[in-house]
Amino acid sequence: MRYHRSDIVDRAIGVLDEYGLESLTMRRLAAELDVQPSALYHHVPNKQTLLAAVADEIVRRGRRPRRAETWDGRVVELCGELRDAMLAYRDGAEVVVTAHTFGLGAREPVAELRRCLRDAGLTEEVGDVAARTLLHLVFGHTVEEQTALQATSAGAIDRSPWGPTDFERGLDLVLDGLRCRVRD
Amino acid sequence: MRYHRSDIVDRAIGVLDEYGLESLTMRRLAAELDVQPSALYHHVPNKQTLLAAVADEIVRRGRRPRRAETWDGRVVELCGELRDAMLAYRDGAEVVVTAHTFGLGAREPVAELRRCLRDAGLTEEVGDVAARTLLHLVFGHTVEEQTALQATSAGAIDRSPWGPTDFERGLDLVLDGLRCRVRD
DNA sequence: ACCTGAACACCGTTCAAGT
DNA sequence: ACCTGAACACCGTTCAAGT
Repeated sequence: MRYHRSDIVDRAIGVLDEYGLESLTMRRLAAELDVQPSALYHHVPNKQTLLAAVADEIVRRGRRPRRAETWDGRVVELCGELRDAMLAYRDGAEVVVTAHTFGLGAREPVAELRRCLRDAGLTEEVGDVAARTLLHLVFGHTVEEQTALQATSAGAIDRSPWGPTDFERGLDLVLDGLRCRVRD
Repeated sequence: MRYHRSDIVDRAIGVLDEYGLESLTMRRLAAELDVQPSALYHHVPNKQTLLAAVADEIVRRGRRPRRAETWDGRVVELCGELRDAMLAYRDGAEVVVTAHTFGLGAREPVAELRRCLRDAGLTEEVGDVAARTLLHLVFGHTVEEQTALQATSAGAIDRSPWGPTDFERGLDLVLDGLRCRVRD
């Protein structure tokens, strides 16, 4: 039985979660699949593309049903889902953010955020700026949070400065600004 | 005449700006200084530390005199200065953000931001959350902006979606939320 | 103290050759 | 079509030896 692209991505996520991003090399992944490094290039054009696929899959696996009925409740839900998705795998935030930086993968969350803000009655311009702002917030916070979490679990620092509500508080700051504009 | 640490950092910024982050290798930098790669390790313990020093220097070179008299004007000034500092060198945003992610370098801007928000009368808690939120915003926006700018100058895309006021608009969103809290 | 030269243990990627 | 085996052109870092 031969491998498919999804097998490579699945195994890549396994290596990522178990050994971290710095250990996720093409050679290491190939060894894990009992295959020559060159064999991977029949399923994926290069490492960057593989990492983008990994990022997409991490985000996809974190999807949850929508519950909130207000637009701002939905924003909190969306951002929380994205954060949890990234935190679910070691170095997940790093991978997703890097992929997004290069314009690859993980485009679905920002699209959904934008739709949500448009439905709230914001202009296309304000909605787009707000969607990007919120995404930057979620990305920045989560990378920092995950770095701190992984540092503490490695025994480097004793306690992290992250309360469970720290994320929501940053979010609320932006939402306050948005709620003003919605009412206009 | 022997090299000093600052010579290595200066030259590293030169290589970064001219050839980009992917070309800034220890071996390339050594060649540029007409020295063996191993010689660099007498001035810097490893590449990560060197990049943190590069990040600090990029931020330091961007410093400008303070003019604003209101606290929110000062926040805009501070964030604008940091953005301009990172945009001044090729891949500058990437380098500064990465260093910050690993808890190295570029700690001064966030400290100044925090002082500014405390002086505005915010509680220590809200001020800290806000300072991090603003930093994430500046970092996220600027990395994206620089990637777009460098892509267009490489001829990949024709026009960028970044108006000159796009940055300030995202900032204003957060500032609106903060201004509400200051008045309480 | 600062640098050289050589080595160690890796990378991502390509490509002819096999099945 | 999918994989092997070998190679190419690199990395960061270490360390004995020189001056």
